[in-house]
Amino acid sequence: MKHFSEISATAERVVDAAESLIQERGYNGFSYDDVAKLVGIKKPSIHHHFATKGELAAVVAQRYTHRFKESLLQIEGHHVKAQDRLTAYADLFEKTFSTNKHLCVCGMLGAESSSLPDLVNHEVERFFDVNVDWLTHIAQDGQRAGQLLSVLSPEGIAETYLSILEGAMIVGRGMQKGTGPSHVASHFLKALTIA
Amino acid sequence: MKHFSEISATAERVVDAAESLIQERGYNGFSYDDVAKLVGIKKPSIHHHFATKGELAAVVAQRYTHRFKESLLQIEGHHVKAQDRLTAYADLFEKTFSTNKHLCVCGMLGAESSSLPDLVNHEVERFFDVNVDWLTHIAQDGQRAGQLLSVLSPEGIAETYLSILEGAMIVGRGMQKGTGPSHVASHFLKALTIA
DNA sequence: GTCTATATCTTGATAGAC
DNA sequence: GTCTATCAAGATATAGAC
Repeated sequence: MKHFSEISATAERVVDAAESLIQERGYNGFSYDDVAKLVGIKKPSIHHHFATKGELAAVVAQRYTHRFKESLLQIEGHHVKAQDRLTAYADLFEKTFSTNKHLCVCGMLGAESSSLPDLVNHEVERFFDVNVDWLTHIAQDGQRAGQLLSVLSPEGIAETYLSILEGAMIVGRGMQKGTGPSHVASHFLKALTIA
Repeated sequence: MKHFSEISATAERVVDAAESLIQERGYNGFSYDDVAKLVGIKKPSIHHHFATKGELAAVVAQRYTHRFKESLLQIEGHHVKAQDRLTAYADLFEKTFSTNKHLCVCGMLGAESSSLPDLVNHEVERFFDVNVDWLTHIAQDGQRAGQLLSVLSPEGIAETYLSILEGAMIVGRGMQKGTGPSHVASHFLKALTIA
């Protein structure tokens, strides 16, 4: 498949538009014409850059995961304590959500997975694997350093924390008084922190 | 709007089919024809029972919330300890998810909320309000009885627990080795339980 | 690389017979 | 209540000129 780093400037604007539309309406909620209008070109020109909708969505997810990995590295470079790292991680989701209640690209696509091409589902799975692995690693370090309670396994912390963040965005969309991913995640972090 | 308790036997089968389709593919992922095929009648007959797709989805969510409330009452009648009640609550989500990775109706609709009629969004919001209120009440009782740690507020426990369950279904769909809502929720419960 | 034009299909919804 | 027939709109995708 195409790699996001090898595409033209226009194709990148197509990916930008598609990413935003997926975060707002989901894969089944946007069309090539929506993308075309956002980019300012005609529908068939989108097909020139991405032959199928599935391929376009796959590249969106691919780039999204890549950028996430960059952010994870940055967090490790800027923070040492597990709590600070996990808080900064939650801020990634909060920043996304604060833009018009945008969802995580792969949270949205994960929900829609049963009607997605395999190509897309594969990229979504990679995103979740990357995140669970990183969170597990961070939790393990934090426990070894005596910063996090060891009542849960590192894997347990990882899957719980990720689920909270993805879920809080859904719930926050569904209800008016939803408080957002960062706030909800802070509850869990509090329960895991040594007094 | 129509109330689910006042509809005919055929209309109920329509709601059954629509519910299942929403849980599998979402609002934007199914059509009147899909419903018609599941029920075994033709597309215009669906319109006879529900004039618009929005109305159909709203009744699905309305009935779903009603049944959820019945389950919540049952849980209160069958379990006394907060942990047992919260575990039984998680089992509701687990049971849904164990059917072909079906999502919570209102979790799916919540994710899609930006492309849904107001009528539907209103019902989805009611679902979340009902759940957060009930969980808050259960957590409060559990803390007063000394069964749950008081490091988090009852409201904090409620929004965290609901987010975990909704999120775990999304994540469980997106990755192969996802462990399901019940398992993930048990981690959080463990962290909240007095040793 | 972008365009006009078009093919083909599916969508939600309506009209009107039975 | 269900059907056949149909509509107008929108979907993904392709052909071919510029």
